Amino acid sequence: MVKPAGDTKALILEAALRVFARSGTAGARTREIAAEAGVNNALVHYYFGTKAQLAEAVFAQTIEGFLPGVFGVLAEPALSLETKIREVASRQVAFHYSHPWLAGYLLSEIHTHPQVVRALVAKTGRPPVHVIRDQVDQAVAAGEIRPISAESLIVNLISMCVFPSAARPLLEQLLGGNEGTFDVFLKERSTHVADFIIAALRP
Amino acid sequence: MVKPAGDTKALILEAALRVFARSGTAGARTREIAAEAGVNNALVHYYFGTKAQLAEAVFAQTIEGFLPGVFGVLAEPALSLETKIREVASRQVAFHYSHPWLAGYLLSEIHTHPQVVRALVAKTGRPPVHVIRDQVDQAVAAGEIRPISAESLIVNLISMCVFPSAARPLLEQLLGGNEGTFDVFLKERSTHVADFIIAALRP
DNA sequence: GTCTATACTCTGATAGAC
DNA sequence: GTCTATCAGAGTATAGAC
Repeated sequence: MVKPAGDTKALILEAALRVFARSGTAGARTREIAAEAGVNNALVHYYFGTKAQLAEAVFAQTIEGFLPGVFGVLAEPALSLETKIREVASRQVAFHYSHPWLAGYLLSEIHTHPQVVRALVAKTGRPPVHVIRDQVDQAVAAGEIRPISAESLIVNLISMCVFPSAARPLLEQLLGGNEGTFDVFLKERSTHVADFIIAALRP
Repeated sequence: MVKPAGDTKALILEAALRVFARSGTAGARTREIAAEAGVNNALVHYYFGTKAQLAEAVFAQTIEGFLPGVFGVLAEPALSLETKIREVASRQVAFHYSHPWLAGYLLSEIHTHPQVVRALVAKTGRPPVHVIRDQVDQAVAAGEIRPISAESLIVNLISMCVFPSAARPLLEQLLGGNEGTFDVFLKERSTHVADFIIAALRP
């Protein structure tokens, strides 16, 4: 039982993500994807039709793999603002740390195929901005934090978590340091980002 | 005087940036670049040799177009930390606001061609991290700000300025809002990001 | 479902006239 | 320096056997 039957499609999908991520959708070759998956060239088209359709499937699956989780945390009524910030930061940093190429790939797809983004958001739904807004407003009214818009808070949080991974090859060079220095930097980001935001919100 | 002599090379370079930015290097076609520049197909190769060399020239020119400015501000000995933060935020936000496609393009190139990044950083030089570190350390010792590493401060600043532009097509959809809402959001970012960081640094 | 062989298009690159 | 014409190769996609 070298290849469990029925796994071919999944094999291709996983291989496609790796290849797309490192070469970009346009730069990737369907032959390379087939080779990486260990299957015949023709099977890529048998299962996914065209390269563009395969690319869409990969992109959609990837986004759906982490956006709903973030939205879920933000929407959770029982969690405090601080807990949410720490939880999202922790998840995002860990996720992009373990998939170093993903952020760059997603950002390039996002701006090359905006139509796909639109369709995807229609399916995935939007972040619970109003929940955060209510929570922020209450905390502001209670004098617990400085005023800030829910949108800015969310964008600041995501920016600081995702950007360092997306720009890693450049930042690594710019900041210098030895082998592994940037790894440590990224790992410490989770708590640093959360602490930084909490500090910024103090009244 | 429809076409000033000697401008052909520059025309191609400008057109190439636009085409590369919207299609990615791999997705762009040399014919399309020639058309966009209004010149003959063969001239692209006459002036730049291969597509890869053209791509490198475009990438290098773009990075060199704004990194040195940022480094210059950060290195300036006469400026306070707060002034530097406000100045960099202002410049970065304005720059990426007026070149909406650039951030996404650069990030995708960065992770598709890390070797080019290395060569470029060797030429451009590195940000004056030590200057910021000294400035931070002094301010911390004087009790003016909370402790933070120079690297984190710089990365936080750049992240919050650049990421929203890089992820614009996605954020625009996720945050909803009418036509133009996101434009306003981006324009206000400059002062918001600076204020946010200054607030986070309060002791 | 999987394979081989192949068709056909797109596109980077050049040769050579002007 | 600029143009036309064209080639050579790469790469997506499919037809059809097994």
